[in-house]
Amino acid sequence: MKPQMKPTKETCPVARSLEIIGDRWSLLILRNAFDGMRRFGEFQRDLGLSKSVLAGRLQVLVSNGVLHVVPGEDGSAYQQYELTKKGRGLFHVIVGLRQWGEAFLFAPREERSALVERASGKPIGPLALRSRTGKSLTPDDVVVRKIQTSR
Amino acid sequence: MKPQMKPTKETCPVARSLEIIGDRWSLLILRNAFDGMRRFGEFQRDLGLSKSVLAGRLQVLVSNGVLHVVPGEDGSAYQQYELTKKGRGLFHVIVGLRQWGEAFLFAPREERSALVERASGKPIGPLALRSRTGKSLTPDDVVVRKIQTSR
DNA sequence: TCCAAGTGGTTCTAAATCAGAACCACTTGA
DNA sequence: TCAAGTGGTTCTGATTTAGAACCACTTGGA
Repeated sequence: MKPQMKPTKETCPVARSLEIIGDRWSLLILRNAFDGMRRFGEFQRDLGLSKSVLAGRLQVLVSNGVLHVVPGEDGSAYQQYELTKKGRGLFHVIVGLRQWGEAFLFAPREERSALVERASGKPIGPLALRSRTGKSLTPDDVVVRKIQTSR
Repeated sequence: MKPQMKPTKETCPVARSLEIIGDRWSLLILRNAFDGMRRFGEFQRDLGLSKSVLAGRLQVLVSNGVLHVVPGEDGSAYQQYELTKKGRGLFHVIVGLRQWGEAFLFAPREERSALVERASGKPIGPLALRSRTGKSLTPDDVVVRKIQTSR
């Protein structure tokens, strides 16, 4: 996986997104970044992946503007990885994975981590997709309008 | 990637989700399934991936209850792949990838596919995450409450 | 009824990617 | 000053992927 790929010919936003973050380690790195993790060694210890793969993934994410490298906040010489605005834009993707996992991959009383409001400690609501007039949307309510490819 | 893995020790719903769908091809298969695609050959032609990888991914998705195999609706002998309820539960994940891609990976006037309401053809609203009292939530408003691992 | 073309795979091989160990350069703090 | 730690890079063997070849079955027109 090259850090910054040559221009893609994909016209689908899903496909373009997956060219950057379409692998398990990248999504787990992002999960951990949302969780406040910053240092290379923290990611490495928590995820248990090889250093060469981690270094490669971080490079892709930095090159694509999802993470940026900043000086250590404690004044140390070690740099840290931080989510950019673009990176924070992936919040709903990570929450979507979490809520799907919660709904379908855990038994009712099985212990699992949970996303809660920082201030109150209360569970949050489910992700919602609505029309611009406020109507709740399901897969059957929407359709993808494709680009007409020239012949 | 085994179709049905041995029991996971992951307590994080994101990690469990990614054990099943944490690769680019699986997510693209799901995108196409939401788009109404059903047949092996359709997926294969549209995605351009090798048949052995496609067969493997479909098997993982079927074994994990995300897709199921149904008789061809036109009475032919060929079977088709269809999203289950569990599979449709991934709708917000796919929409999240799409909306992120739209926001960050396309130039303002660059042509791309779009998700619209089936009935009206109008663009849909953005995914929203709210507290149970209706307050809009950002990454800074939430925190992951971890499982206390025994020592 | 026959059969060429198509479908949905499986198997095999070469290429690419990954896991993990070893190594390197720099930083830290006692 | 130096042992331990950090953040990588490089290398090697293992695993996965891409794609070609092949197989069994289905389809539909001649």
